Formats: sequence, C-alpha cells, structure tokens
Amino acid sequence: MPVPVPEATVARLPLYLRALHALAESGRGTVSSEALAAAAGVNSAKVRKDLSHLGSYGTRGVGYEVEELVFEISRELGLTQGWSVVLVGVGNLGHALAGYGGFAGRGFRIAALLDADPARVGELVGDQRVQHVDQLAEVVRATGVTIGVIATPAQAAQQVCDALVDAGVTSILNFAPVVLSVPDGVDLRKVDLAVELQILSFHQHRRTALRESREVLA
Amino acid sequence: MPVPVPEATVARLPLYLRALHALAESGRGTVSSEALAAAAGVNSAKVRKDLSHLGSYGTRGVGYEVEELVFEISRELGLTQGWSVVLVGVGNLGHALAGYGGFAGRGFRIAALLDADPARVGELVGDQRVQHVDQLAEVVRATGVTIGVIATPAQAAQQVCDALVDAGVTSILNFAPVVLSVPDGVDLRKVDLAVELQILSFHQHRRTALRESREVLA
DNA sequence: CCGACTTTGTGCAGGCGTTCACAAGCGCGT
DNA sequence: ACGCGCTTGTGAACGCCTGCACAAAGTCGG
Repeated sequence: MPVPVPEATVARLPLYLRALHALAESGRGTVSSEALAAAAGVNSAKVRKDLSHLGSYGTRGVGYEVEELVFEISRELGLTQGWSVVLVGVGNLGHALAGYGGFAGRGFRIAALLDADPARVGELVGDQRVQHVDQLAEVVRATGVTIGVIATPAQAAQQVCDALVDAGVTSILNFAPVVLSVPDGVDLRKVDLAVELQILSFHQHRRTALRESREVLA
Repeated sequence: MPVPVPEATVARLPLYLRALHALAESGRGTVSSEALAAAAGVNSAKVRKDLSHLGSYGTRGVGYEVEELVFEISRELGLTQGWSVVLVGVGNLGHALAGYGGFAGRGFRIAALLDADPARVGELVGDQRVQHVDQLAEVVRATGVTIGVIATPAQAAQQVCDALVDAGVTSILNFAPVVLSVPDGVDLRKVDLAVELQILSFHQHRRTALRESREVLA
C-alpha cells in the first residue's frame, strides 16, 4: 500500500460512507459498485477505482460486503479514532452543527462548546454546557482536542483561529465567510454556505439567457 | 465570448466576489491579481486566468478596478437578477441560512419560509413569517420563485424536493444529508456539512500515523 | 464438474485544470 | 518623448482525474 490515496477519492469516501450507512439500515448485506454508485450519486467506474485504492475488499460476481466496507472506509478516514472536536460559536449555525447527526454519527464527539456572548454561556446544548471563549486554551489543554470548528461571525473568526492554533489545535474547519490564515503545519478547510447557491444562480442565469436568445431567433 | 466559462472557474468566482467586497469596504480602488489571490486564498496565475474568461477588465501595470470587477463577476454569476428563493425547513440550520449575510448580501431575497412543524408556523424570522409546507405549490406560484433551498431533516428531503419540482422550481440547493433525485432539466447541488470534517480527519489521521512510524524508527 | 452469468479491478486514452514563464501593454517620472 | 518598472493575459507543458472497455475471477444452477 505505498500508493497514496488521491485527494479526489478522499473527498468522495464520506459520500460512500453515508450511502453505506443507509444501505446497512435498510438491511442490505452486500452491494455492487453499480448500486453503491446510484446511492451515492456518482458512476460505478469511479466507485470501483476509488475503493481499489483502499485494497481489494470486493468479491467478483457478488459485490462488496456493506459492513466490511463501512469499517474499511472509516478506518481509512481515521473515523475509528473517536476524535473530539471543540466548536466555537454557538449561534444558529453552531446549534445546527452541534445537533447534526453527521458529526456524532461518524465518530466525532463534541468535547466543548465556546461562545463570546456572556448571555449564551451556561446554556445547555445537547449534553454540553456552553463555556466562555476566554477559556479556550484551558479547555483545549484539558480535553486534548486537536480539531476545532469555527462557526462565529466573520469578524471574530481570525482571532478565534489564532487562539485555537496557539492552544495546539492542528486541524480547523471554518464556516465563517472569511479567508483565514494559519501557520504551516495546521490544516485548514472551509465550508461556504453561499458558494453553491451562487453557482446555482450562474447555471439558472445561463439557462434563462439561452432560452431568451432562442426565443429571439424564433 | 463563444468560450464557455470553465466550471472550476465558476466555483471560484464567489470567492473572488467575497474578497472584492471586503477590499471595497476597506477603501481599495484597484487590486492586483497578486493581492486578490492573497485575499481569496488562491494563487495569482489562477486569478488571472479565471478573470480572463470574463473579458479583459484589467489594466497592465495597475491591476483591476475593484468596483468594476464586482459588477462583472456579479453579472456573470447572474446575481444582478435579484433572485428570490424559497427556504424549506426552519430548524437551526434554516435559521442560520435565513440570517446568513452571504445570501441577502449577494442579491438573494428570501421570498418564503416553509416548515412542516405546526409549532413553527407563524414564527417571524427576519422579515418573513413561517408558512406551512402544504402551501408550497401556492407560494411558489404566487412568488414566481425558481430557486429552492432544502434545510429539512434527511427523511423529509426527497418529498420536499419532489414538491418543489412539481411546483416549477428548477434549481435546488440541498443541505440535507441524502442523495436526492430530480428529473432532467432541474439543477441540483448539495452542501454536506460533515464531508469537510471527515476529510480533515483523514489528514490528521495520516499525519499522526506518519509521526508515529517516524517515532518507531527513531 | 462445467458453463453461463455477474461483477470486480485495472490499463489506457482523452480531457480538464493548474502552473510556469514570458511577451505585450500601460503608467509614471524624467 | 522615452525608457523603466510593474502587471496583465496567454501559450504551452505537465499532472491529475475521469470514463471506457475488458480480462480476470468468482458464483450459481444443473
């Protein structure tokens, strides 16, 4: 296994994992690349090539064992480690993330919730009580958490990010609509809630523009 | 302009747009590809090639006019159209989206909020009152909206999706963690809040695995 | 035990995207 | 008017990803 898993494949593994969990719940024991592809919304050749990077877990003529595949993908993604994450910013988005099944259901435990607003400190969200963001360093040290999630307003994000890095967090997921800078050695990823909507707008725009020009011709 | 804009470029235009808005607010009149690249978190060659797909709006030796670029990108993305969107599902995530600056600030107006929970119907969110999801078809017809956003639990998503399509919505943005199916002619995009976290997990996992094997060698 | 059928795993070709590197172009100071 | 320095726009090379097509390999019924 000296061949590194391509980044494009890594980005699709969570998709397969979600589809496989759904298949497992519906009682499927095995699944073909064709069926998994349909469930994950990709094509089957891609599924086979992606899975081949993890090893040979399929049986020709039959398909893949759902449970086995769930385990292997989880292992490859490091989800069997039982990561703890610290979530900063407990507004609407923070609440949504804290309650999101895709976190707890994939091996992520929320170790702490932090917010700058004193009015929110002490609130109980799930099984965690919101603490003040000033205690960030202390919380990180106490829990040994290495993954941080930023769900604050844009203005506060860089400051929170710096604090996370100072405290020793080495992986950061940013939901705030700003470009953050981190030192080398820290892995930063972002999710922008508005980007996809704007891409949608582009396509819709182009489609209607096309139709209009066709109407002019007619 | 017979050359279509590459999809990869379209995906980055919202990034540039956000960076440019920030630059405009800080009073910058012009910006070089280098500076814009830094603000958007990409490299300058990509910025220049991307912008060249829209036309020649730069001045050699100087850079790009911020205001002009904002307008051209907005136009290309269709954001000058003033889209209206209907948002289904007003839980935590729905609230977060309704209040998200990146929507209203980019030309998207929320035309209606819908939810299946009778307890939430009537609630005022922003300047809109939550209506019951049964009125979806009526609301879509009345407002003429063509873009729908799904922020419901996974179980309800496909049903809501079908209803949106039936009502005439042709662009759908899905935040629910399921793969939806739509007929041809409907553009469907998705945002999965957990995918990026799992990718982060992969890298962190690989990093620590690497460090451990190095420690074994030492 | 065999043959037909199913499905995986992969070599290969084509296409798309990224990056480098540089000529062309513009402003500014002299 | 002219040359210097800066920045754009793009040609070309490279690498990654995708999708096809098929041989290899396993199952299942008879």
